[in-house]
Amino acid sequence: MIRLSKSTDYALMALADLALLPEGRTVSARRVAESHNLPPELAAKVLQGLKKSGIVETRQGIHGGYRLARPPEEIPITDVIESVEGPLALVECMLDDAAFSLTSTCCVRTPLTRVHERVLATLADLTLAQIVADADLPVARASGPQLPVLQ
Amino acid sequence: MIRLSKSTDYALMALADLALLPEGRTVSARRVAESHNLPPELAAKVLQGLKKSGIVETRQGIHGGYRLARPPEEIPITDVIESVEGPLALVECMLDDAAFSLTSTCCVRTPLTRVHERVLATLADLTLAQIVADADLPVARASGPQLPVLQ
DNA sequence: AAATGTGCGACCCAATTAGTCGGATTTAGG
DNA sequence: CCTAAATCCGACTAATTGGGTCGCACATTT
Repeated sequence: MIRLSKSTDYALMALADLALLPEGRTVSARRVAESHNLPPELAAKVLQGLKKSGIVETRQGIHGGYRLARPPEEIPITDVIESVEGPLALVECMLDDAAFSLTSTCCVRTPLTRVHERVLATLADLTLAQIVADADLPVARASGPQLPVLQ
Repeated sequence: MIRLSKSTDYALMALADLALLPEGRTVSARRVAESHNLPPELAAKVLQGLKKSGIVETRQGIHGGYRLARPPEEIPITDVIESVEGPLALVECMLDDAAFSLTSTCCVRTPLTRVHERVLATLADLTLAQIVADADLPVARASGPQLPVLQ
């Protein structure tokens, strides 16, 4: 199956939480994990990956946590997917053409690249904001004694 | 990355060969493998899978081989992908909702289903014929003493 | 300055996938 | 009738990937 890894799932869940966060607040990885009952270490791991790609910002320390680096309208879902899954490619030969074309020529590469572009174009105008708008979040996640503002 | 397995790659290469075959002719798995230099056993494996899903027909025996079951215009690439990769799904929770909703509720399932539909719609009108039209096949693969007609 | 609760990176195990091998069956030809 | 060449079917092994865990480092608060 064409499949996104579970991590992408988790990433989107976490980002949905962050998107609903009041301006300037942060939320800890543990809290995100609890709200969706997923393993805390994994939630942390995913969020750390999102930080590396600049999708979320972090604040360390005793009351630290995560928040979105940009408003959800400016976060294309392709960025999220690419951050978690790595470079987007339908087939292997689309990645490192140099190495591949040495061993053999992939005749379906050109047409598949076209397919790939179509899929990307389809996803390009989808932002995190649209995802959370459709998401059925179980509870209002505004609770908790979480005051500190980042920066 | 959103990635199709190598088998799908091989399947498309093989089907590209079959699509260019003169009407009624068949070609052996070994021959297909040679033309793209991939392991013969793998090519055979993939082609057998395509037969199970009714995309190709076979003829056994000493001059047997494979050919398309339908003209390439009538073979959507979603069929090919689904045949090789299994049921198409972006994330796990889209497959067996029963099992998943027991453990936890997936808040991003609804929006991702929408994404999934968009991707599928993008792929739906792509046929094998369009793939081979764009494919840069190395040589004219019409050579060889390959006479027998299926049925 | 110490303690607490983070982020962060390395590590390990399970699962899927890639690839291999051997044998059974079918068909054409000598 | 026997052999060669092909599909067919299964099991088996190796390798890559992804899911999950653990321990350390670091920032913030008191």
